Amino acid sequence: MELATKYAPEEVEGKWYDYWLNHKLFSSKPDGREPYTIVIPPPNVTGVLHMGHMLNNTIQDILVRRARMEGKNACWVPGTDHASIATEAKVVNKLAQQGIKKHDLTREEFLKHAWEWTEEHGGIILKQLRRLGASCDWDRTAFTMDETRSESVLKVFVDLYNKGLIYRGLRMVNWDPKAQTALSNEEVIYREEKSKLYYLKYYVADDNGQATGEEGEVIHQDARGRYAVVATTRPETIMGDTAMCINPKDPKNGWLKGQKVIVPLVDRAIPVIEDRYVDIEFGTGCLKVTPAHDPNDYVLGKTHGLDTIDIFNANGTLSEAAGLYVGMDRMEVRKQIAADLEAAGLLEKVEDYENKVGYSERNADTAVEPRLCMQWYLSMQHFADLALPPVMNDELKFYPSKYKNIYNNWLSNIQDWCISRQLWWGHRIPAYYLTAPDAEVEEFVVAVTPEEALRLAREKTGRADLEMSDLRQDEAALDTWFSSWLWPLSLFDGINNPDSEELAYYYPTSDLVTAPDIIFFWVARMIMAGYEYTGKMPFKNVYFTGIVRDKLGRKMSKSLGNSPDPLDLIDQYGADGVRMGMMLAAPAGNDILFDEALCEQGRNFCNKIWNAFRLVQGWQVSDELKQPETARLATQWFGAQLRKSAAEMADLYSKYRLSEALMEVYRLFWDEFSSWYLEMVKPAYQQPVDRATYEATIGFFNDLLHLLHPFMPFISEELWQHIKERKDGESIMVSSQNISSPLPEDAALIADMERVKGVVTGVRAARAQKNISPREALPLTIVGTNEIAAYDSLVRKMGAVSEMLTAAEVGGAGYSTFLVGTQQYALYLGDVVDVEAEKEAARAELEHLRKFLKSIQGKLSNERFLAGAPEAVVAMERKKEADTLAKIAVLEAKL
RNA sequence: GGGCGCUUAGCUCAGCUGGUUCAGAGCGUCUGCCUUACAAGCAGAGGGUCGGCGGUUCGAAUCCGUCAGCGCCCACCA
Repeated sequence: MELATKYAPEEVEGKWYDYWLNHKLFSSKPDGREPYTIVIPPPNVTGVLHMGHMLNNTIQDILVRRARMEGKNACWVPGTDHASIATEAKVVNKLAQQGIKKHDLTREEFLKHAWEWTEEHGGIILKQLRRLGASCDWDRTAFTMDETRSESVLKVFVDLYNKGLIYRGLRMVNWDPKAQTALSNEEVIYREEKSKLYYLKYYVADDNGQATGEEGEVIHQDARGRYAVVATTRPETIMGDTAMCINPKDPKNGWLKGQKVIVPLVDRAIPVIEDRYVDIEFGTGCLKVTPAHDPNDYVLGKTHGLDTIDIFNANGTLSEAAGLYVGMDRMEVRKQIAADLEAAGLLEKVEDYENKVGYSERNADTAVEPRLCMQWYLSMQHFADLALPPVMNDELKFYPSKYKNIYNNWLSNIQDWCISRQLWWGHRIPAYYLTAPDAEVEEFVVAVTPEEALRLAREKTGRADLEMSDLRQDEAALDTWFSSWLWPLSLFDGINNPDSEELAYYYPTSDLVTAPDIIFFWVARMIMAGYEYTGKMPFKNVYFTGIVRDKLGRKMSKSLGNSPDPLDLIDQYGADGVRMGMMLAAPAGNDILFDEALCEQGRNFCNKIWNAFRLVQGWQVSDELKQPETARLATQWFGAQLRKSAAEMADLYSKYRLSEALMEVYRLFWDEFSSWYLEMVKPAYQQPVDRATYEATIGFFNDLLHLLHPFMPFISEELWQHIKERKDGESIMVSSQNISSPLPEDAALIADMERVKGVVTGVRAARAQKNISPREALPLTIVGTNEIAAYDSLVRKMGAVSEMLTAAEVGGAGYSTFLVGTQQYALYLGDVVDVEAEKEAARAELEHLRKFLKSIQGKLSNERFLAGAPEAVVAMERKKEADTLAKIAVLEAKL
């Protein structure tokens, strides 16, 4: 069959992906083989594929395909995440476009819209992954909110509640005023921001106007009386002030002790309290205390028994309690109040200031508001104690290991996890109240089903007449991560059915591939859940990918427009080309600087492979022909080279150095196989090749395709199918390969061939320098004994050498000489050789060698070196000395 | 404010417990080639005193200290 001169991925990829699916080659069922399991980090159900997914899933597919080819029972489980807050935000936006407000709908109505949206947009991302070649067992596709997973979540909630690890608490939480929900600490991202520090005047109440104080005290006074100055970044919160605080040891503010001050604009008197928490050096040393709106102030308020005035509504506007600016947004109020304070003469000054402001991870433009409210929490110390040791002692390995430190740091300072969200899209908390919504003392039961809840409630109250309608289920949903932390368990139904065959077979899973930014959100918590529910780790190894950046090192983002569409890239370069482009840039753990040029390199490599195959496939095979010596030597050598590279790749795989493994096979194919081996065995134009060489070459090609397949699944399958007629259902994916371990004689073979290559390169370089056509055959003279005479036929073929001569020495004009090791070679090139230039080059080389010799001899004459260095090192130095002396002798003879 | 990591050719990176012929790879660069597998290619070449300084050692890109620059994680200074 004629093959086009260029590889056309679009004609190949869909065909083989369907073939793989139709023959169920990705599917896995427990059997007697060793399992190899990966659970996918579930992408957001309504998300679309971005470059981060490309990287992540390429790596997973490489690992899975490699394991499958090794004969393991490979199982890659795909699925999606309901992404509570992100998906709900999308649905809310969509409804808003139709003029519908979320809270005009009932919970049920809203959820109907959300499910519709999910069905419409859901799973697109999984379809897109197929374009990449992802060999997931699609029959296992799961969703964090499907029946099995939901049941698992509720069971775990009830179980942990019954164990006393889940509790309800009134705390200061991170509140997202846009989504109107609580967030966990991990969902808040702090950003350095330019802001202002406002200095406000708090006049002393009932002031007698005495401008006196102790020695050294600073007292502010004007016509209206004495006042204290408070520096704040949040003047809009003054309506919630219930105290001013000074440090008891602060001399300059001592005069304020026991006084009351008036909150500016508000005209409310508040006490001055003393607490060592206040930093004397910061601002004026006076702190306004707003217990409802700052975590530190909340603590102060508790300690000092202060009132709490909550001046904000859930959506970030000011509430009735504020008294002023009611209904205005907090950010607007900040501007307005600054102006009003200024106008009222209550603003002393404003300074530029840099501080960190917390933002919601999912609503990047919404500043988080600390808010006091009742939420559900999970006690984390117990889980930290379970999850820390196995990682620190490397039972469960992190690649790269630097993430152990970060993990350690987080777990050692663990805080309880706020797991409730004021959202509808998610798993509704299975708590059922018997009391009114804002009862002082809550009474509730926790159960997986309403029926069970009712039973418990009757039991608890002793009232057999309680009805379902007397119970009111908690309105909140659970944090998305409260379902994803069960993923490796729930995918094998390990929560509902702990004795399942699936769990026993696939769990613990093998490798987890994920981005480092979810190490706390997800990785750590899966480890916790894994140990809690099985006593075993959820996965043996974690491979942390880097973050995909553009070639200038910037994060890829929509607003910068620097993120290419993965599907466009695949259209342009082919899936294999893009996979290779990703991997070339991706050493484990380093951020990857993505450059489309790398995909181009990948595409070019596909083309190289394609054309190498075209060459071999086009050969006429003759059974009469005897194998030429060149081909015999070449096949011997390449076998050795192949074994060496395969062993090297195995080692790199074991260290998760996938980009290096790819580079190894890239060089093996391009340099060793194409540039050297194929040129060595290639018959003359339109001449047939002998059977033995042909078979060996096809064998090598087969082996190379196997090495390539995990990285480039499509082209390797296509060519493997071309090698010979295959039965329906056969695939390179599950075919056997037989590259053995390196043999004892391989090293010498490879070393010999390196010398041969050196000679050939020397001949070619001499020609190139002198502008002599590479086709013009020339005689080559070897000075002294030819140590690699066995390979002369190859030197002749590869270097276009007409004859090989030996001579005791070569002198005189017309010769261009070069050294390979300590052996000198000479090409007679006639007039084009500039004798003086040759001599000059030799002199420069000699100078180098003499310096080098001096340093070696320096070592060898050093008593302490001879005494201290290992014998092998000393022997090496002596060999270096001898070789250098030999080279020097050769060069000196030339002058 | 704590903790961690990085700094090796123009770019992106290897270089593991210090010693294997004056430091390696890929890409890019330069020179010459449309040589019937491949110009998405072939052949060849150039390119680094391993961030600065100091120390340990017979010997340091590799270990220690220090300075400088970059990056990441954590932390309630308004």
